[in-house]
Formats: sequence, structure tokens, C-alpha cells
Amino acid sequence: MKSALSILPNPVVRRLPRYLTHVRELRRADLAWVSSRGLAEALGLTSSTVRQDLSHLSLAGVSKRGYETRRLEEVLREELDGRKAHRLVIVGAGYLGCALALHGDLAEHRFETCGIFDNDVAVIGTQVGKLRVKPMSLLRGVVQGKGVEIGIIAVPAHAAQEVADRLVLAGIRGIVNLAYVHLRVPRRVAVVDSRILASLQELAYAIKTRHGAT
Amino acid sequence: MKSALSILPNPVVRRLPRYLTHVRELRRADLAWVSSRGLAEALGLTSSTVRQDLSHLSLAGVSKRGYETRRLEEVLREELDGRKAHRLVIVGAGYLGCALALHGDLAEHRFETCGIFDNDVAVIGTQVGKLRVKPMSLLRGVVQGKGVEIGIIAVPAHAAQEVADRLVLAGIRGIVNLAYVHLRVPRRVAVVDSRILASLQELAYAIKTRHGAT
DNA sequence: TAGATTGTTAATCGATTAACAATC
DNA sequence: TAGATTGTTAATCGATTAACAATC
Repeated sequence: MKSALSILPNPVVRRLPRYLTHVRELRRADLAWVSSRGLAEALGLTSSTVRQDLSHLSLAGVSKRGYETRRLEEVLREELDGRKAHRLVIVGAGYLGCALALHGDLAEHRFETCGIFDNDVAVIGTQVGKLRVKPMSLLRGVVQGKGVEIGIIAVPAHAAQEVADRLVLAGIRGIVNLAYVHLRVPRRVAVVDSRILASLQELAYAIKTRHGAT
Repeated sequence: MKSALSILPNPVVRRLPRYLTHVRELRRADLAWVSSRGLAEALGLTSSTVRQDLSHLSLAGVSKRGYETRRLEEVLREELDGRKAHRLVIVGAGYLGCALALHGDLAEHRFETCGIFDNDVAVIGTQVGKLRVKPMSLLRGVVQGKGVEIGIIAVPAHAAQEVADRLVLAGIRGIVNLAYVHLRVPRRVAVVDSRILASLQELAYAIKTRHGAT
């Protein structure tokens, strides 16, 4: 059992949400314990990998029983969602941006949407859930005023780089990029690409080579 | 230069879309050549990695000049999008499903949307772009009738497993899962998770540990 | 107790990086 | 020509898996 603030290897970080979603299922089914073998089989890993991964968390398994699902969910959420809320803004109020703004899961995981922005006068001012779409000119003020850390780019590919530049200028620390373009940003800003088209391409490749993937 | 049908390591497959999107930028800027070093710097890799990656493709670089951007885009698209179209269905006609259905990029990369489905009578029958939302009862017929290979799950988490089951039953070969749940499917079916919440969590972690990522 | 399961160390595997001869 | 850049081999690094003593 290590300190929760040690730096986890990236492959581990990317597996944590999978553990979390599976463990929630187990809890829903009222299972109080799960073994490394059980997790491994459900997620397509080896039990060794599971034990290695979980050894990074503040959690102790119990011989013969495994890990307590309640505690496991707790530490996974703590590791993934952190202790304080993450503030974010969404840029782009098309279907994709609206889907995000209306998506209750984010708030449930301590991601707080502080604004949604667009440059189209036809949508500026319209209501999306509890938010009203704001013009891009107000982006900087909101980011700095509310201490927003994260920007989600939900605009068409051709506009994404410009949006990224404005987010960087506003002082954002990380970007989730949903557009199918490569963004250039200063090194201090972290970017995670999350693009359905890229996922489709990965999947098509996996199918072509007859080979399950996740 | 190897045959394009050799099996690429997964880390390579996941980098290919990034090369592709960057190379398109270069072409737009009318740059005819790019070196491994140029690509590496733009994408945050080493030039060694770039040369290793590209050596898997049917493409030869030229000493002193690098790779021809036109040809590079061509082989990347061939590798990623394949030669024939991939047929897909979207399940869930909420904002997210509609965003996908209306998203021109898919068709441009040879992903052909053959249907959009929902079980809500309020949306069944409504028009989304060129498609009309169909009831779930017609899923199987469409999948089998049109030879659909891929299903995209764009429904709330609590409904995702059931949708996955129906897609599997219909004979789908791969699933892109946008819901924040872990799906259980038979081994022959490939699943790629593409979840914005997981990307946010990965990003939050990267920010926390002061560390750029992609 | 006997058997199952953890936590951890050591072994293996695979991916990334370095290095350099070949080449334009 | 001299210098830059590829393609590839070898070295390094890191992640996954195997193995097993400790433990409940």
C-alpha cells in the first residue's frame, strides 16, 4: 500500500476507470468482495496485473476474500476524481457540446461545468440546461474569474486550433480535444484526445486483424 | 517497407490518427515534405519512434528530405480507413447520437452510418439528417440486411449493457462504447471505449501530477 | 487445518530510444 | 562534395506476467 499521491504509470491510470465502472456493477449486484482473479476475468486482464495496479492504491486486500468492493470504489473515485471539484468550460454549443453540458455524470464525478461558449450569434444566449451560451469574448473572463482548469473543445475540426489558442491564452491547464485535428499547445498545457473517429479507426483495425481490443 | 497487412502493435495504431491529422495540416500549408524530426517535434515523440512507426507502412522516405506529405496522408488513410467502407449503426438518438449522425467526418473516412435507433417513442420516427430514427425492434434486421459491422453505443450508462447484448445478438463484430460502464461481450466482439468522462479523469490526473499527456 | 488469495520479487516480454551505416 | 536524413540493428527502458512466501 503506497501513498495515494505517488505517480501512477499511465497504463495504470487508463485502466482505473475500467475498474471503477466494473466495481460499480458489482456493488449494484450487492457483491461485497471481489478477487483479483474476478476483476481480471471481467476486464480481460491477468490477475497479476490487477494486483499490481491495485497495490498503487490506499487499499489492502484480504487473503482468501479479495478486495472489499465498497472500499475499492471509494479509493478509485478518490484517485480519479480527486478531492476537490475540477472546473471546466465547454467550447462549442452544437449537439456534442450540449450533450456534455446536459450530461449528469460529469457533476457526479466532481467536474463542474462553469460555462458553455460559441461564436455563432444564432446560439449565443440560448439556454442549455442551467447554462446560457456565452460569446467567446467572455471566455477569458470566466476562466480567470472562476479559476477554471479544463477546457473541452467541441467545435468542428477547422476551428479547433483557434479555440485551443484562446483557451491557452485564458490560462487553462488542460484540454480535452474532441476534434479530429492535432492541437499545438505549449508544453505546460496537457492535452487528452478523445475522438470518436479515432476510436472507430482503432476498432476497424482490430476487426480487420481479428482481434478483440479495449 | 513492409506489407500493409502486417499486424501493427497497438501503440502504433493509436498514434496513426495523430500522424494523419498533423499531416493534413501540413498539406493545407502546402508543405510537400516532412522529416521524422519534424513530425516528432509536432507530436511530442522522438524521431526514432516516428521512423519505426512509419517503417510499418508502404512508404519510403527519402534521405535529406523526409517523407512526402501527399503519399504519407494516402497510406495513413488507407491503413486507418481500409479499402472498403465500414458500415455502422448508432444506438441512442439523444444529443450524442445525433451529433454523430450529423458528423460529416465519418463518411469522409469511409464509415457509413446505416441507421440510428432509439427505444423512446417520442423520438422514433423523427428525422436526423438523412436518417429517420428507428425502433430497437428493427435493429437486427438492419444489421443483418445491410451487413453492418460496427455499433456505436450512445445511450445512458444504465441502458448500455442491454444495448450491447442486442448488438451482439444482431451479429455485430465491434462496438464503440461511449457510455461510462464496462461492457461484457463475447470474445469475438471487439470493444473500444471512448468516454469523455474517462478522458477528463485522465486529464485531471495529468494536471495533478504536473505532466503533459496525450 | 487446508486451501485460496494477497503482496511482492524476479523473469519475461514488448516498446522506445540510441546509434550508425547507407544514401541522396 | 558535405551534410542531413532514412532504415534498421542493438541497447535500454518500462510494463506485464509468473512465481511463491505470507496470511487469513
